[in-house]
Parts: sequence; structure tokens; C-alpha cells
Amino acid sequence: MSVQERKQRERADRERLIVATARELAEQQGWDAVTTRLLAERIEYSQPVLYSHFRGKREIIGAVAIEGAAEMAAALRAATSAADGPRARVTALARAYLDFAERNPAVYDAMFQLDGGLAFADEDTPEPLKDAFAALLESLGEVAGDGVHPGLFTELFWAALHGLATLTRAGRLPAGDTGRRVKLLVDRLAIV
Amino acid sequence: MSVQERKQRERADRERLIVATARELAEQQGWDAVTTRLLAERIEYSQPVLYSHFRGKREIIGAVAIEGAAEMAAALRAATSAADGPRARVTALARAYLDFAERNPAVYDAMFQLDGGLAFADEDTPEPLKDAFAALLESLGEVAGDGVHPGLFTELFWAALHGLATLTRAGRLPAGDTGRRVKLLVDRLAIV
DNA sequence: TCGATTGTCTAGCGGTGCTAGGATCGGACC
DNA sequence: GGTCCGATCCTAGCACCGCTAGACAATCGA
Repeated sequence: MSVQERKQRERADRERLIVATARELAEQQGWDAVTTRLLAERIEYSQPVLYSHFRGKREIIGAVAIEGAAEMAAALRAATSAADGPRARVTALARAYLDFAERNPAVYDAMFQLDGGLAFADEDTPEPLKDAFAALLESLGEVAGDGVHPGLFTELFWAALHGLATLTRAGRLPAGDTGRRVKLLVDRLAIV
Repeated sequence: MSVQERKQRERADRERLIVATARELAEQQGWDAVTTRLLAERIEYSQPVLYSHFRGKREIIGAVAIEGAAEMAAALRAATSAADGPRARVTALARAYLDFAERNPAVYDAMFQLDGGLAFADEDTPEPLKDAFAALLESLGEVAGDGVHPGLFTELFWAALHGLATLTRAGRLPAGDTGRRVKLLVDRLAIV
């Protein structure tokens, strides 16, 4: 039995290596550079090994997305727990969200821009993704205002953050005014 | 001279045909299906002809984006001009924007999701793109509120719309609540 | 020790964006 | 009208992509 366990452990290690390498490569050179050939070379195995862990490149992107969602949820909770009062929490949340997107562009793309073959807003949505949304909901729900459904409010706030994150990074919005945009967003949307 | 003019005209016609065909193909089967081979076949020329008009596929996407921006600007102005009062105008604007994104997903992707090799928020941004932003600014500027820079407000409002458009279409947000989200967005952001 | 199973690799398929170089066609000149 | 020449277009092919069939080696159980 111990032999089998060792093999399972090694296999799990290798799978983590694949995901970590794909993520690293994507952050360094963009997702276009994450080809199955280069990825295989980096992990020092041949291409078919990748396909013994994942159905294809899409699933690898999905794995990076799930890993990223867990990290994002943790980052959001860390930021909000250090803030006092609903308004400060929401501001910290927004800053942390945009900060995460800026620091981990490839992971953010895997989560929200690329097709990772993941379900969303669905019952079989992977747990980390639901949890990341829950992390948003925790702080945003308390500033939704009377008579406004917290979930709907969170969706709207999230959409605004997502728009800011993607448009800024794509050069569609002039960088540098992020702070002012966040302040305006919180001022208007959040009801203390 | 007349011969040269005819040739120039024919060339311009063919260029329009390329862009229109690429757009049609993208709307029907998605941008992934817009391969240079299939596109060439559709316009009944060989692949290299495409490269005598555009530097590459990216520039073709860019051309579709510019065409789309002009249409979007017109659609936004048509919607706002039919509405009375600032608040009604902003609501109409938001609806028209999301409607355009939903009806022309491939064009919307060309404008904001894909790399069309276009400059943004820059002095050498193509005119139609600047004009589309101007169309947003015209209606949004009047509800920015005192002491808030109209441009900054427009950027934020636009980011929210963009987030709603992309997240909804990608299945990240449950469809069907768009109307309520738009109402909430306008209620909170716009200052009548 | 031998057969079976598991694991991995080599080689290759059909596709992609893009391009070099030859063929062809039409207008300009003798 | 015949010849040349330049513009125009196409055939063929490059290097790369995601993905996989089938050969091969290593390991396990009998």
C-alpha cells in the first residue's frame, strides 16, 4: 500500500508543479507563451504527461483560476478584517481587489477573461469561486442599502470593479486615477 | 488616371468586404472561427490578399473594432436623444450600451476584449473610439454631480457597464436581472 | 523469472498565422 | 499590333499550435 501512496503523492506533486509552472510562465510571458510544448519542457516531462493530468490546456487554465480564486478570497478577507466600519471595509475591499488584479494579471485573466471550462453562477461552480464571491458579499452586503438585495448589489459592485480592472490593464483607462475612481465608486454605491 | 481610380475603388471595396466578412463570420461562429484561410475562402481570394490590405489578423480585428465603435456611438446618441431629462437619458444610455454588447458580441469583443492593436486613451487613438467615449460623456457628464470631474465619472460608469456586459455574457452573472442592475446603477451613480 | 500492467516518450496529425517566389495579366510604349 | 514590364495574385511551404496513437521501458505480482 505504501508504494501506491507514494506514487499518488508524487502524482499530486507533479500536478501542482504543472499548475504552478503554467501560472509562472503566464505571469512572466503571458498566456500565449504557455504552450503545451514549453510547459512540458519546463516541468521536464513530455507533452502527453500533461494530458494524463488534465483534459487539455483549458483545464490547466481552469486549475490556475481556481488556485487564484482561493488566493483572492484570502486577500480580500485579510484586507477587510483589518478595516474598521462598513465604509472602510468596502474601500479596503475594492483596493484589495484591484490590487490583486494588477499584481496577478495572468491569474486574473484565467479567472475572468479566458475560457477555463469552469461553471459560474451555477450549482456545480467550483467551491473556491463561490467562496471568492462570498468574500465580496460579506463586506458589500452590509452597504447595499435598505430594500436592495445584497446579492444583486454585490454583482453590480463586482462588475464595476471588474470593469475597472480590465479596462485599466488593457490601457483603455488612463492609469494613475485608480484611487480617485475607487473613492467615487465607494462614495456613490455604498450606503453607510 | 481613370484606370487608377477604378483600381483604387475596387481595392477599397475589397477591403470593406474583408472587414464585413470577418465581422459576419465572427458573429456567426465566434472569432476562433475567423481563420485567415476561411476568411480568404469567403471573399474568394487567396490568403496573401488579406496581407496586402492588413498587416495581419490583429489589424482585421482592429478594423472591425473601429467600425463597431462608430455604430455604437450612433446607437448611444440615438437612444439618448429620444429621452427627456438627464436621468432618463442616462438610463437609455446604459440600456443601449448593454443592448449593443449583447446584440454584437463579436464586435464588442473586437473593441474591448481582443487585441486589435489599437491605441486607447492616447492622442493617436482612432477617431471613432474617441467619439464613442464622447457619446458616453455627453449624457454622463451632466449627472456627474458637483465637484466631480465628468471624465472621471464617465470612466467609472463605463467601467461598470463594461463589467456588466462582459460578466453577463461570459455566464459569470446570472442573466435576467440586467434590468434591475441597470436601475440600481443609475439610481446610485447618477446625481440628478 | 516471467508475464502483465503501468507509465512515459517519440513521432505525427490536422490545424494555425504568415510569407517567399513564381505565374499571370493588363497597361504603356515602339 | 507586338513587345515589354510592372502590378497583382496564387501555389506551396515554413514554423508553430493543441492533441494523440502506438512503441517502448520500467515496475509489480505470481
